[in-house]
Order: sequence, then C-alpha cells, then structure tokens
Amino acid sequence: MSTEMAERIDDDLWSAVGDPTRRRMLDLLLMQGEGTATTLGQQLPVTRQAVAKHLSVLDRVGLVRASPAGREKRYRVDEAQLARAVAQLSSVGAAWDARLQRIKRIAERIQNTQQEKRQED
Amino acid sequence: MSTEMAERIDDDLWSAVGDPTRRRMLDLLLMQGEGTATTLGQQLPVTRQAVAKHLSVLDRVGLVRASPAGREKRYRVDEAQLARAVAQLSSVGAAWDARLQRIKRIAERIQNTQQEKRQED
DNA sequence: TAGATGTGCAACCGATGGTTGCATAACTCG
DNA sequence: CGAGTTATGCAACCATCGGTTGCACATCTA
Repeated sequence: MSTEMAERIDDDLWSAVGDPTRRRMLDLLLMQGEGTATTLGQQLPVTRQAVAKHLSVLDRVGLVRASPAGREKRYRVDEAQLARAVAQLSSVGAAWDARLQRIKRIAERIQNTQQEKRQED
Repeated sequence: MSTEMAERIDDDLWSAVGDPTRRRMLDLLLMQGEGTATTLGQQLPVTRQAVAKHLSVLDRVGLVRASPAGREKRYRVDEAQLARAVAQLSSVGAAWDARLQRIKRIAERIQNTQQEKRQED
C-alpha cells in the first residue's frame, strides 16, 4: 500500500459540508423538503442574511438548488450531490481508519517482539 | 425514528480535523511516528509558525501530545483520540446516509402511488 | 565563547462567518 | 388602486482564523 492515500477530495465540497451551520441547514432542508432563507433563519441561531450567504455557497457547489416562487426563493437539497459528498466524507474516515489499523498492527508486532525478548531472559 | 439526529459531535474535534493542513499534519505524524513544528513545516507548503499554531490547537483538543526533548518539542498522535474523532466523523456520514435513504424510500413510495394512479386511468 | 538551530511571541493581512441597516420587489387587504 | 406587510438583495462593518514576517530567546555544537 502506498503511503500516499487517495484522499483527493473535492475540497469545496468538504468545506461546504464542514461548516456546522451549513450541516444544520442541510439537515433542515432534508427533513422539510424545502425552505427559504427566511424560514431556515427562523429555525437557526443566525440571521436570515447569514443563512442566505450559506445557501449561496451550497448552491455554488451544487449541494442545493433554488427555484423562485413568486417573491420567495425556495431551496431543496440535491440528493445525488449530497450523497457524493457523504461518500467522500466517509472515504476520508476509512482512509484514516486504515492508517490507524496499520499503526496498531505495527505496534502489536513491536510489543510481541519485546515480549519474546522478555521470555528469552 | 426521531427527527433529531444523534449528531452531538464534539464540535472542536470536528473543526480540528476539518482543516486540510491539520489533516495532512496528522497524516505525516502518523506515518513518521513523531515530528516537530520545524520538521513538519519543511514537508508542508506553510511556515513553521503556521504549523506551530495548528499543533497547539491539535494539542488543545487532545489529538496530539507533546514531549519536550532538549530545545525541541516533539509531537505524536494520540491514536485513541484520533480513533474517536474518526468514529464521530463516520457517524455523521452514517446519519446522513440514513436520512438520504429515508428520503429515497419516501420518493419511491410517491412515485409508486403516482404510477398506480396512472394505471387506474 | 561564537555561531547555528529550534521555539515562542507579536503584529499584520486576507478570507470568511456573522451582524446591522437599508433599498427594492412582491404579495395582501382596505 | 394604494398602503402596509413580507421576502429578498446589497453594502458596510466586525471578529475570528489560517497564514505570513520579524524578532527575541533558549539550546545545542564547534
């Protein structure tokens, strides 16, 4: 196994999902199907304007899509994109998992070696 | 299932692991066993001081531990803590996975209903 | 002891998450 | 139709953070 891991994540996607407020927004949108900056702002501890900014970055990376309806602009999650992001997320987790397990194996081997040494005394 | 998901992540841990430079630092430390701000800085596209700051935040959340050795300060990964972080990371992914699948099921049910309607025509 | 090397601290910069304030577009109801 | 409400958009401003440069201090080493 190469030491260089396949962690080639779409960095914009990661950072989009990395923000806790944006995670909660995605959460709310998933639960409620759709929402506007105003409705989301009412359910979050930040202002409507902050939510609007977040929506624009989520829109830019494609995690969410807007559909104007009269004077309001309704957003809904693009589930395929989110699925991609989640997959990449868990791939990072898996990569580290692998590294940790490799380290663990090495550590065990060292410990075994030392035990053998001790038993030889 | 409650609509409120168990995403009660240690938010500091998430943000610590969220930064790409810090991820690479953890990576290097895992591969090399230990390292100082200087040695890590040499292998990264940022200055030693930037690395030092990152090391201090990683230290604060417990992902890394320092041991002074003469004039230098060697850091190593606290694997147990990192394992915890990775677990929480993947739990977030799993939670979203679950939500997405729930949505997908609902979508399929709706589509089936509509197909039935169409067949009734 | 003098010079080289590792660390720490402070000031500064740009991006970003957040705020307030205001202007404008679109509904709603006399 | 017209007045008031409601949703959005835009701009200025602030704090935090990742990053930098510069300098002082501690510690090795020749």
